[in-house]
Amino acid sequence: MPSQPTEPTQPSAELVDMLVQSAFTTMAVLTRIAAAHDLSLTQLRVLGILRDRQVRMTELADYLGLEKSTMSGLIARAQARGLVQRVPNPTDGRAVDVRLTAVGHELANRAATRVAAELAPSTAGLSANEQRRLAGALHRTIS
Amino acid sequence: MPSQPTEPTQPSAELVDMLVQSAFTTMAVLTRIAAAHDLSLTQLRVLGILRDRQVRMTELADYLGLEKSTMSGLIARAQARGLVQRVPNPTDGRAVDVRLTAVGHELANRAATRVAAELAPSTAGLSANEQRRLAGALHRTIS
DNA sequence: TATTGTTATACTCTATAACTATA
DNA sequence: TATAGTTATAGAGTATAACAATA
Repeated sequence: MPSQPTEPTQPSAELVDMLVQSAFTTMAVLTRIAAAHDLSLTQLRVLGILRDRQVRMTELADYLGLEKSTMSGLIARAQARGLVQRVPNPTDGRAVDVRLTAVGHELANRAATRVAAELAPSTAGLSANEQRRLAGALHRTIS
Repeated sequence: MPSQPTEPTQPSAELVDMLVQSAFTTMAVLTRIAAAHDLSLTQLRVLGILRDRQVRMTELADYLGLEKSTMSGLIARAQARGLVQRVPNPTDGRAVDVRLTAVGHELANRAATRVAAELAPSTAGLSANEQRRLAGALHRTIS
């Protein structure tokens, strides 16, 4: 049963502040988990992206909002640790695809489990109804 | 008028995912605004913290989760740009207080205005009622 | 010509360790 | 002795510019 609908209004300064605070809290959790696995936040994101697909360097850079030269270094370090592999793109001779190794997959899965476990409590006090509403609201903040 | 209360439940994977996505989106906005003012995200945070108070190096480091040596470099660069000042703490001869200069204040205010302006649209579609509920929910994710 | 990716270079961010000064 | 802060050092993350290979 939804609340009484009200007119859309200008967001309060408190809400924006809350959004920022919540973002920093979430990032702190992610950064801590990354560090516990000897990864940077960016590397953790890369592993997350590659978990279910294999993408080209440029796609990765675009998605993360980084320069391709930055990706080269990032992937080089991950590769040196045996977490990812570079494979030639089958249809474009210039492109390089990146994918997780078995070790990378295992690490990505372990980290993802930790993330879910650590962030879950922060929303565990919410009722199912509130969770749906929060997810819906956050979804609108994303697009 | 609140919704029909329901029992607290385990947060869905989607909600956790949404929290993470929303955090990355928010951080991207903040990072972009910081860069537009030639600041790093951390420097922007420092300006934000110092906006309404003057704190010691260690407090700053603790709040940001950084080492004090990291703070020394960070503050040194901000000071070189004329954004902050180091002043001796009046009651503890070992401590150093940091505070914004007039230029730093102006920059902090301009950045804060931009942050509010850019994040507001993401929540503008929500009704006042929904905004209150989102703020409340986010607040609970923070503690 | 335009795109994909790498390399060279430089600067910021970050931590660890060693140090000075004050409590 | 313990705490506050700085400096020296080193490594990761980042961008810009120049480059090679492919489209």
